[in-house]
Amino acid sequence: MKVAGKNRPGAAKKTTIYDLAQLTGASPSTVSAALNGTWRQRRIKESTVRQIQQTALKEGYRTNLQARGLRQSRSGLAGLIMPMYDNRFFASLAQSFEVEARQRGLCPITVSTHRDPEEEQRTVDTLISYAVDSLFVAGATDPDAVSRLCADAGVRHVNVDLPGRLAASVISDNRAGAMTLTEAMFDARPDSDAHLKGRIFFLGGREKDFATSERIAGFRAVVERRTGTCAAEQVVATGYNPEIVAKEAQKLFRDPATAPRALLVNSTIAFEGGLSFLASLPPETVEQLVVGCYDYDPFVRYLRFPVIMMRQDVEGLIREAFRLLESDTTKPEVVRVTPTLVTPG
Amino acid sequence: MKVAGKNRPGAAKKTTIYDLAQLTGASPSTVSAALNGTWRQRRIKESTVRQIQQTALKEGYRTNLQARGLRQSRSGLAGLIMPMYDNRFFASLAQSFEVEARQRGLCPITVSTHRDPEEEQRTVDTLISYAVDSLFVAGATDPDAVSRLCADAGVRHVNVDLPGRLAASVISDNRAGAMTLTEAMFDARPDSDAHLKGRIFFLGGREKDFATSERIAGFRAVVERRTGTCAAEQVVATGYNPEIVAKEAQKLFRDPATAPRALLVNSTIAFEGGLSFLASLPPETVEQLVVGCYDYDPFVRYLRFPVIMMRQDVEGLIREAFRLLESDTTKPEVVRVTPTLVTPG
DNA sequence: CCTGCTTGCACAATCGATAGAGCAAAGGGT
DNA sequence: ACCCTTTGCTCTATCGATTGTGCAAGCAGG
Repeated sequence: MKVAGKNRPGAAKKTTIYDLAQLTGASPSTVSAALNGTWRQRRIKESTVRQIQQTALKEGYRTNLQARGLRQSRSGLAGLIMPMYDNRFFASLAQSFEVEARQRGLCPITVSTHRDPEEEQRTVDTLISYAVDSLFVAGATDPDAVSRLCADAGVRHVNVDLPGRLAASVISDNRAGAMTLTEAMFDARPDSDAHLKGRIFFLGGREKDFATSERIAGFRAVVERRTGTCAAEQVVATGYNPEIVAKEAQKLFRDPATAPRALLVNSTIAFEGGLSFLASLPPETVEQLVVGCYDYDPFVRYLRFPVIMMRQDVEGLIREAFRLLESDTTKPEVVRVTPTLVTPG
Repeated sequence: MKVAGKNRPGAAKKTTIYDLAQLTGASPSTVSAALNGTWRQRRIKESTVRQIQQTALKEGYRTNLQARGLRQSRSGLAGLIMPMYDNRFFASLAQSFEVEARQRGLCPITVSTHRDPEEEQRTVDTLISYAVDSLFVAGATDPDAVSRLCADAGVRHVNVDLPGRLAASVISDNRAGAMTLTEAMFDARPDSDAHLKGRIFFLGGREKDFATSERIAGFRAVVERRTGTCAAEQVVATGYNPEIVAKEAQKLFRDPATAPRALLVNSTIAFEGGLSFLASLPPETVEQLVVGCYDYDPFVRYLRFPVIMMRQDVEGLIREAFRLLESDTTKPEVVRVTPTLVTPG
């Protein structure tokens, strides 16, 4: 008993509502209503509907969503754009996004932009051309440019992870997170706070990048409170590139008298760089070191040395993002979601 | 000088070819031709074209791709479905896919299915309804079911990573990869092969899963050749679930007399499970152990102990997949791409 | 001047579904 | 029997772009 179409050979002619209308003797509009759920308000008899639905099933009918989308000038698509996939944070983000989007009957589609501003604009442009119903903009290089494009096309959107001034944003509470993480690093050893005076460092990221600057602020606040001061040299924010980060880490450890006793690495990407250097240090040096990482990766739990991590609440971010989108507030409010500390062991 | 639309407030009325026709005094069909590149074959004067293009730019015109798609019954979309995002292999796959798709002027969209057969069918169904031009099916739970759906709708598709019988497939050469990895594990220590007799194990995955069965075959072949035999107990394929894998690992190490001296873990997902157990072993035990992992993750390089990894050639897989798709061969041939060994240090 | 070709466009049908409006038949009340 | 409401549909315009066909003007050749 076949139920799903005719398994035709090559270019199958697709069944349309007009075909079904012929087969059932109903009109196309009745068929349409029977299949898209509006039949009740259009006062179609239930028995008619059932008959149409059965025929549709038998014929392997599939709604042409482009046609529907054209007519309704919506598409049922929810877009997520992110810089890249292969990073636990963004990967999880995509994962959560899909779950939430599906729950709302939307078809989630994810596209990455490789941190390339032009690619970003082009991608947004394309998605708008496909009439996405909503757009989630994660870690954009230029959120406001994206917002302008969306506003122009009347597409609802939210910024995630990186705030913009033109649309609502959901971000991790980076400052609070950095404070918690820094505190945890101080508390990781029984030593007095003075032990880390001038010897606790922040490594990775760009100061002009919003998230990083917040994290640095949090780091500074705690370091100043607990050691009385935080020198400029204690913050090394020369980007995410693993190789550069590795070089910077090396510099820090050059002079044993001032070498770090605690190191907060910003993001797992930078951490990859820091690691390649830390791995080259003598074990006893590393053992003395307190390491923190602002981001989460399951494998980091099992490194040669313990690492305190901040895990961003990805589900929370996405949930809030959908909430903001649905509560059509136009004002560009910023919602902060608290990340959680992951202590080793 | 604004060039990109009017920045209208809320629901912007979108510019269409009819608007441009009005503005330029040309007919809609001329406008269409001028903008989609067919103007030469439609013998439209170049000056007319330029004028239309300028007006389009000024008005912030954007082709409605749903309308175009409806008319042409294509969409310009290339779909990739995968089980999940947060795994280095699939994440890289998505990354490479996007690059290749964009090079071909397609809009890449990626959707994950959570290894849920129903979700998988629904997703494919939806993508077909959006008239995707081609579909890349990575690690499907039921590739042939997907193939049937696609064939029915006349959608070109390729299987990636997991072969099917109804469509062309590109997969890693799992057997050869497993052989290389197993050999490398034997060669990792100066001990004679006899040292690993009965003491080298394969852990993780499902035997009925095609990739795993190939890997097991490769593993067996090498183990038999080098130790003369490979007992059934040396292969523990009880799934990917990290917790179960951890339990199985624990069992293996219960009796010191038969405990593994070499352990090949299948996939990083299973590896996460294995790790949580290995981390609990005394360091000296782990130091004696040769560990291999069929998959790649950058952090695994920096674990407490060295791990030999197989890295799948993701770019190669995707490139071949596109090639197969474009060389419209209908026969379900299987192309194997060789993975590369990543040795520690 | 007439025929025939080329140039440069316009017309109108089409893709498939949706939704406002309309209309006949059935049912209900008086 | 008459009017009004409800039921159950059908008709038709529409979304925006593409594309086969048609057609007038311009030009060349005879």
